Amino acid sequence: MYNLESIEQRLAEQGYRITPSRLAVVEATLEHSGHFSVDDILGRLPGVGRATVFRTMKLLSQMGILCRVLLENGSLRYRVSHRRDHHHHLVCVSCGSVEELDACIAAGAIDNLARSTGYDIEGHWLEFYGRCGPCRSGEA
Amino acid sequence: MYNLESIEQRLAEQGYRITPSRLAVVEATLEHSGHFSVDDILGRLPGVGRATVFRTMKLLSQMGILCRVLLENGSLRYRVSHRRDHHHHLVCVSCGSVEELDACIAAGAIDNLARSTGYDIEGHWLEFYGRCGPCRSGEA
DNA sequence: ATACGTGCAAAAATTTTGCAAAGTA
DNA sequence: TACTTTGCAAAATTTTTGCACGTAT
Repeated sequence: MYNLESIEQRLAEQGYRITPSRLAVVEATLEHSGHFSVDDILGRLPGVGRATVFRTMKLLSQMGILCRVLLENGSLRYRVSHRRDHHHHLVCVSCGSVEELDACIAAGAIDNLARSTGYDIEGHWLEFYGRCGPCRSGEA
Repeated sequence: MYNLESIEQRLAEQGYRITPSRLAVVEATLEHSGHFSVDDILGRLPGVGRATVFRTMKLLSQMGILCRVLLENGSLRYRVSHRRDHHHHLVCVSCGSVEELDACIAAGAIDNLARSTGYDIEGHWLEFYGRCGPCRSGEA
């Protein structure tokens, strides 16, 4: 799990400066257990400029600290990612929490798919949607 | 496969009027073998207003004639869909053509996933990306 | 001193909305 | 006639860009 310090360290390792704005954005993202939009972060940081939030979130994404989550309606959100390798998400449509799934169920099917379609398959995007245990029991 | 007439008929069946603008939008979408954006359609129809194109494409989506395709970079496109039931896409990153895949490889994994996560899984989004046969052979 | 990073404001890009005018049944 | 649809323009979103000013090395 990330904390402020470990991210500071990674920024430094990769030659990026550690600045108050960046730390503020990082802190704000770490407060979210699920997914969030750029606007969610912006709203929590009145002193930080729009552009800085966009730039910082792009930077964190490139570093693998954030990753994008596709919602069912097609809009894109971010989430703090604890896995740098290939993974998928299971998003709770009720509370917005996100599970990271290590097993890639698409991997096994790709060879067959390549054979039957004649495509060379280079990638895929997969998200699952549902209700988490707490949300299921908390509601009638 | 759709043609202009079959879509006219479905519009009529569902109580929508058949108008020149709508037919123009339908024709423009049918010309695309792969995916396209609202702007692609707008650009081909100088006489038709922005709002009308947006409204018509939303309407066609609700009717199941168009469906949305997620590109690797996260942007959403449309495509003419010939399957009204659950399916996925295999998108050629080179020429933009799209195969519709009838087999849902996610289906088998969902029970296991539900058991291991405690989620009630209600849906998923899956897109594949690759290069189609013609694009593979046409390029060095 | 030199590079990098920031905030602001303006610009772009994308989608939605209000409404009077036009079209359709 | 009564209702739907259109085009336009304005508004609302969302993201990017330019740039002068600040900050770290």
